[in-house]
Amino acid sequence: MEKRTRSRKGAPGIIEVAKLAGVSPATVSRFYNAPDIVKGPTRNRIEKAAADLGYIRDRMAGTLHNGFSGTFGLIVPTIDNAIFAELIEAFSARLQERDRTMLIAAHGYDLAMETAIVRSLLERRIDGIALIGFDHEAVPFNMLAQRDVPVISVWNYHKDSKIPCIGMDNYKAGQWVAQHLIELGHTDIACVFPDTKSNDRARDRLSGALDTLKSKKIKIAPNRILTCAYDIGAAKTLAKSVLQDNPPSAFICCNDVIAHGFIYACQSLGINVPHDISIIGIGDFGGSEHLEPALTTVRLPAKRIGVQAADTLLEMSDTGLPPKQFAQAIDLEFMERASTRKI
Amino acid sequence: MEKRTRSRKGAPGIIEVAKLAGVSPATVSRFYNAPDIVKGPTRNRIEKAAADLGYIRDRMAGTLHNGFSGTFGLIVPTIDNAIFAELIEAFSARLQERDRTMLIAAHGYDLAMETAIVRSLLERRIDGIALIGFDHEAVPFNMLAQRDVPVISVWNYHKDSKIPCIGMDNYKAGQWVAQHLIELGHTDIACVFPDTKSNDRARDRLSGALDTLKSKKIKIAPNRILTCAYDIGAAKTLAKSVLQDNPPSAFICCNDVIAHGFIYACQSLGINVPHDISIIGIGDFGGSEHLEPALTTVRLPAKRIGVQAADTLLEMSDTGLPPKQFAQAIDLEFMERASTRKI
DNA sequence: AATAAAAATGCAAACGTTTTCATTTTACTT
DNA sequence: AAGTAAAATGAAAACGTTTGCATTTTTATT
Repeated sequence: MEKRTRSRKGAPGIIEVAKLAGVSPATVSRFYNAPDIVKGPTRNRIEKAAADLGYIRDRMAGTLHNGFSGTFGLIVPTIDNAIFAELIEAFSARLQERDRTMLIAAHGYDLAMETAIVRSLLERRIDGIALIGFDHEAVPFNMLAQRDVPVISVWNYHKDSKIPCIGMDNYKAGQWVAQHLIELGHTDIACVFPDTKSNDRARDRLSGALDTLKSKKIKIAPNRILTCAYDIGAAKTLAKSVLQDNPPSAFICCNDVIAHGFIYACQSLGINVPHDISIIGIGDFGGSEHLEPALTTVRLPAKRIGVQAADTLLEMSDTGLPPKQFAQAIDLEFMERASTRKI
Repeated sequence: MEKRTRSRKGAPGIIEVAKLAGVSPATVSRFYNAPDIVKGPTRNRIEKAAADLGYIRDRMAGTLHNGFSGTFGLIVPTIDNAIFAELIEAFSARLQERDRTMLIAAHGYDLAMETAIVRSLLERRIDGIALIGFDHEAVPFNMLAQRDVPVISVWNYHKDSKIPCIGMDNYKAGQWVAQHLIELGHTDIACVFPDTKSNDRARDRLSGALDTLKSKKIKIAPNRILTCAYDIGAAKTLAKSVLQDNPPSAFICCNDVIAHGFIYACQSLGINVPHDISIIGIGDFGGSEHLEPALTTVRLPAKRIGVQAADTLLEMSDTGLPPKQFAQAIDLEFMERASTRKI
């Protein structure tokens, strides 16, 4: 790995533009940062000079001076998965509209890795960062606090959250799916959840479901709580084995990815959903609606969360203050479709 | 939008670290950029000082000096879609391994938007950029060339590509799917493709399929070439209408997303795949394998492409030269599964 | 037309590193 | 033990902007 230094070759800087336009570099700078304070004719000359030279600003140089990079970070557990795709796209698009960019990275549900990523992004001087959920190490928060870099939690919601958050009540989502199955008369219900160790979203959903079930005096035997990664293949495999031997009448899947796997497994085994088995998910990812049978699920408005997350971070960065709305709840919507049925 | 200037508050810089460690700032800088040229004991003192102060490097300041930001760009048509998710994740993960970060943005198949994004990333001084396919405006290439910023094309492959590329032969993928259906005895075949206007990948696939069909004397009536966005819902709707009225015996879907929609439509209408209708896709996205019936498709090794793209860009940035391997072909794999059948 | 106030521009000092060049320290020869 | 080469460190000048302050130009006021 030899050391290279890029010479910036032919690329013109603010000084060349200034020279050509017959103004000082300061004025060119102002032209970009506050166009309205430079006079019309001057503005035109600068504009033309910049276009003629093919000038492109160097925001880094500016960042060095005023501390703002115009880049925000988003750290998710995984990119390659329907779960967060919509959020990522919306967050990114919103920033783009506001002339900002997004640095994104995935930690694969590894909190230590998450910490490392936060540091790496901080080295790039991001103006703010969004993390998924509430389960994190303490270190990143210290690093962020010391530098006054805004941070928000996204995806989950708790009214007493210590940091600003935008998300939905996962506990309630868990309650809803359980409640729905109860109303349909199910009493033998299994829950399929990932490892909830460092996943507060899944933990909240499971609590919500279990609490509701218990309150209605429905007993869930320990072997009716299954562990499954967020992976269609893994879910399908698990489902196939579970369905062979005294299956319950309904499955609560922690999210739609798992539910998809379960539905495919049923199709594969010739089990009719919802006639023989009811399956319910959480998330309403792209595709859940079009699945056959269409998946009953709880809609998490990922797009809205993404936009709001970007707006909130922008607000925090602009004002230097906590957001007006500290804990923002995004409403859930129950999507009753064709994968569940009265017993 | 008031103007704020971040004061960097308590965050220590290289100077504070140097002071505490009893060395010059230059040595601290070297500690980070070439640890082996600073002596053992000194190294330890610096390490400790940095840790005690909670120092985090400011790469931007360095970038300003040597021109390398350690950040690479990836511009895709869409993030929120199974199509590129795997690529994005792999590209990002690889960069992360090499201590680099990724700026990503989506242009929604809008080439003018793509140009705007390239400019925006250039303002952030990226060390290299990957674009999808070969259909682009000329402007971004000029901007990149003037600044000597490496650019590669990803996803599609042509041996005579003007810029370094890493991808697969989409024309061949088109040939394969057509060939497969021909071998199964199909003669009434429909093609379902998105608008190929600014999408060379889709265009190549369609050409491959059509050329193969023609060479085997199979006539495709104009109304057997259907246009459909990469969207499960749109595909399902389209399929439902097409399947009602004198449908062909097989559908070539430009990618798996469309194929998914078609399979769901068949299920919805009680049409048996592959008994009544054969459906074939291209892509082998997550889930295609687990679908019922499992989708016959051509596997595009997105992960491999992502890793290789990152490596190639890194190589170009490090050496300042074109990559050793200018046009890299990634092998396709035919995945014969359960959605196609001999007629 | 003269003056005061406001608006537009210029000057030059930051911003936090990296790197060249010079200097000091260490290691190696004989 | 002296002398030389190599290795480790330090001093200071960049890197390309932004911005506070000073200066000039314009506009408004009388």
